[in-house]
Amino acid sequence: MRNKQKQIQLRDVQDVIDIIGGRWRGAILASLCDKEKRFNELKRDLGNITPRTLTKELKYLELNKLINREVETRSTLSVVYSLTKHGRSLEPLIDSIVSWGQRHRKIVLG
Amino acid sequence: MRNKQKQIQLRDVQDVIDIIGGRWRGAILASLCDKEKRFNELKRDLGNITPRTLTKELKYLELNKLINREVETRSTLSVVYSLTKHGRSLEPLIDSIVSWGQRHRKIVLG
DNA sequence: TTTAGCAGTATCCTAAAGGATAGTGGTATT
DNA sequence: AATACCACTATCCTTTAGGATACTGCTAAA
Repeated sequence: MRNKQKQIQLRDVQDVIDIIGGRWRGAILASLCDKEKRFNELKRDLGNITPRTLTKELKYLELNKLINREVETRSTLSVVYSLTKHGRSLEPLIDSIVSWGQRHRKIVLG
Repeated sequence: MRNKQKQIQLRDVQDVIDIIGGRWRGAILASLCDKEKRFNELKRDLGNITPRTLTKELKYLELNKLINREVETRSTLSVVYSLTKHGRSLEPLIDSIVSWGQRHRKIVLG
C-alpha cells in the first residue's frame, strides 16, 4: 500500500522531471517567463540551440499545455510562443527548486 | 542583469534536475526515504535495475552528499545505504513536485 | 532583382545513458 | 564439497538526446 503510493508519486516526479529536465526545456520556459517570444527570438535568446531541437522542444511543451503557439497571419508570417496559465503555475515550483539547488551547491562545494 | 540572474537560476535548476532526474535517481532516493537499505535490497526494491547502473547511481548520490555508504565488516560483508541529513532535506521539494505533477496529469489528460 | 529575415524541415552524425550478460572474491548454509 | 547469497566489476550493445549543416517556401526591404 505504502509501496503502491510511492510508485504513483514516482510517476509524478518523473513527469515533472521530463518537463523541466533535459538540456533546453527549463531554459525555454524561463525565457518565456520573461515575456512571450517568437521562434527566432527564442533561438537568439537561448544562444546555441539548433532550430531542429527548438522545434521539437516547443512541440513537446505545447503538447503538455505549458505553452501556446499562435500564428499571426498578417502579410508576413509570425508565430508567437507564450506560457499558458498552467505553464505559469510552474514558476513557484521552479523557485523552490532553485533555492534547494543553491543550498545544495553550498553543501557540496563548501 | 535580469538575464545574468536567470542564468544562475538555470544552473541551480539544472543541478537539481541532474540529481532527481534520470531513470533511477529519484526512485533510489524515494526508496531510501522509506528506510536505509543494503545493495541487493535496493536492487530488489527497484525492480529491474542492473547492478552496473545501481553502483553508478549510488556513487553519484554519495558524491553529492545525499546518501551515506557504510560498510559493516562483521564476519560477512554488509553495505548499508541511507539518506544523509541533506538527502532528507529533499523530501519537501519532492512533495511539491509531486503535487504539481498530479495537477499537471489532470490538466494534460482531462 | 538580389538580399535578408521569418519559421521551420530534412539528413546525417556523435556522445552519453543505461540495458544484457557474465564473472569475481568473499562468507554462510546444506 | 557443492550451492547460494553478498556486493559488486567488466564487457558489450542499443537507444536516445541533441549537435552540425543544408535546405525550403514565404515576404519585405534595399
